[in-house]
Amino acid sequence: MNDSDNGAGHAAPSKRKDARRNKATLLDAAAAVFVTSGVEAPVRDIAAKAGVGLGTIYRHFPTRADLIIAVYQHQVDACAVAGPALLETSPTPHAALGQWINLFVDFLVTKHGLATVLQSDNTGFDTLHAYFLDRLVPVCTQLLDAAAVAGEIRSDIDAYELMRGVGNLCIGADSDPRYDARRMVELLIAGLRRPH
Amino acid sequence: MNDSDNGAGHAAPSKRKDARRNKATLLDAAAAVFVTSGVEAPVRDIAAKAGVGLGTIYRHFPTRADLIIAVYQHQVDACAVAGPALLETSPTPHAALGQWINLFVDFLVTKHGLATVLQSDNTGFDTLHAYFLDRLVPVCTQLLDAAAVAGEIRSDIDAYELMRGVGNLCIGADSDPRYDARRMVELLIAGLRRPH
DNA sequence: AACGATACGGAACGCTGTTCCGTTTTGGCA
DNA sequence: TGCCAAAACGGAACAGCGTTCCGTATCGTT
Repeated sequence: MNDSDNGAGHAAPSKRKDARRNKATLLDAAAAVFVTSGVEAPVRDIAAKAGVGLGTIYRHFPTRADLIIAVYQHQVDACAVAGPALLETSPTPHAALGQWINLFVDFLVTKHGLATVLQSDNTGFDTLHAYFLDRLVPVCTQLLDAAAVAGEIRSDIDAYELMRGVGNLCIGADSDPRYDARRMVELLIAGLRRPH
Repeated sequence: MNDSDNGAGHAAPSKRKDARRNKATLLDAAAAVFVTSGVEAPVRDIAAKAGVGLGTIYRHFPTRADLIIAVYQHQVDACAVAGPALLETSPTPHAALGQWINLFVDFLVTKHGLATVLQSDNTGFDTLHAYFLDRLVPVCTQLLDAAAVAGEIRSDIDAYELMRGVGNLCIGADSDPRYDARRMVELLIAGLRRPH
């Protein structure tokens, strides 16, 4: 879907050699900075870490959100793919749903501040918001439907709403030892169960 | 506990007349701006609305968080007071807990962006965070304990954690018609119930 | 080797919250 | 009443953010 980038071998020349090299460097630098300083790290820090000017960063990634997307794209896709797989390997749809949500929560909690920036209503993060939603909501819907059909959970829950709720619960999960987002999400999922 | 301020009549002179007048004007202006533009409105907007300089705002309220606290103090206190009252008038502790949480959620959802800024880990909002916690966590603990003793809910839930979770769920509740924070909180509270 | 297209670096812009200080207002005291 | 230090005011200035813009350097093709 994107230019540049390839699994192995030689492929997909965007345009110029140095441009491709810089994009890769930028992605590595961003990933490194995100780990140490969180996703809210200043763009300048990433540019510095990559040894690159600000202009370069903004040519490759029109907004900071696009950079974040690029860095985590693979992991989001992996999460999306895991959904149907869990549905087949799990004993019940509800178990699959639970495990999949855990996957999602682990992902969010692991990246400092990702959940925060994800729910931020500041303009400019629309694309980030949208990417996560486009990729994951369909999967969640599938899991939710399966569990509803099996009669395990209430059937009046919207996948978008649930994902948003789970995402919200993950905000500030790091940087506060007293708050365990996983437990709260567990509670939320427990609340999903059909009343008897 | 504060200077200025009084219920009725003449009282509690902070120091100078104009100072007290400006503080009141500022509180009114802030409340008005918060309603129209949300709690994240720029300090300058509030200063302009009050017809006051930036210095004045920062003398009365050392940080923006302090201004927010001052504006909503009464309502937070009212919420805190409502806890014990509900415990007496409700049929069961669990019902009281549910109603009290509803009160809290209504409060958060009503003020645009309050929940967001409340969970923000940006330095400078520590005082805001702390005020809400100091005031409401004890109340929530009381309700939680009562419900746990009555055997209605799990007893391994911490009040701080629950409040934080509820607060998180309220983020972005306005500005997104597809997301109903109240319903998610309802789910969370349902998940609290003792299994079987 | 030369040259047009492409990409680069970083100064500059507009927006935040906050600080600082010269100026104005106030209210007790001669 | 008039004076004047103390208190409060206003807003320019600072630091830090994301983003834009453009002169300059590099690339790869002719």
